Amino acid sequence: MTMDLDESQSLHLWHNAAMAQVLDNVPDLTLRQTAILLTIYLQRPPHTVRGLAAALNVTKPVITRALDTMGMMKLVARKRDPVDRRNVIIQRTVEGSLYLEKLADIISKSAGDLKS
Amino acid sequence: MTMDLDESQSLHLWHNAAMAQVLDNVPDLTLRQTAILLTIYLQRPPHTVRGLAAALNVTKPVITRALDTMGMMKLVARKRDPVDRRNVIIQRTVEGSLYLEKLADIISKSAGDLKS
DNA sequence: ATAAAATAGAACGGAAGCGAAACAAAGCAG
DNA sequence: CTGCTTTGTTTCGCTTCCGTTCTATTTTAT
Repeated sequence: MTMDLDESQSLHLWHNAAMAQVLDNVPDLTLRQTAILLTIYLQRPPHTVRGLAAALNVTKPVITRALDTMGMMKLVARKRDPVDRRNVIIQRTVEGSLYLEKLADIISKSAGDLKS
Repeated sequence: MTMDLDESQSLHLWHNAAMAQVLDNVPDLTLRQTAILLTIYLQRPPHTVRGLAAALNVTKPVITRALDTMGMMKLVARKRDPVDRRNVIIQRTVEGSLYLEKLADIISKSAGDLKS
């Protein structure tokens, strides 16, 4: 079974969810940061700067900066790879899980508000 | 009937859609700008700076700056209200409609990719 | 051991966002 | 007409993001 969202429903869903985040004063991640965060939490580890940069087709400094910001927010953590010490392993955090749980709730509720 | 998106599906949908926008090099609107744009296109006119600021619970300069940016992108247009010339009426544009059509397509396709 | 490659980060200048405050223009009330 | 209010914008100082380029560290190849 696939979710069937027509284009009007899609925009209303996006609108509801964006509004809810703005109104909730959710700390404002950019679209790129959001994509990075969700990749870290939804795809199988390990995650490296290089891997994320390739997955999103952006340069490595973009990932580094995003990790700086989200690291300060405690949404992700960095750790050196003990095997190959050039690599940085990006890890999930409790705070990050909570953040995404809240985001999921907002989106889910927004979908529930759609009339079709 | 309501759309039922559970929380895992919600995150995957958001992830797919965010990834698609990043990969497509869609001009990067902030969450606030997105919320403003969608409000303009999905809710009944007329739209004013004051009204949008109230709807999103942000200050008026936030709206002015967003309109500056999105106006340069041709996603919206400004017009003085002839009746009360203090007001600015925000209008839709062809380019804005196309932009949102593309966004709707991305979201709709992302939803279709969900397995439930 | 030495050179080459790979990885992540730092430095730079430029663009754009933010909140707070000040401002100009238009309408309204007396 | 003269103030007062409303509306939208501008300005200020600050922060953060961007792409590009350069650097430091580590690993690999010869």
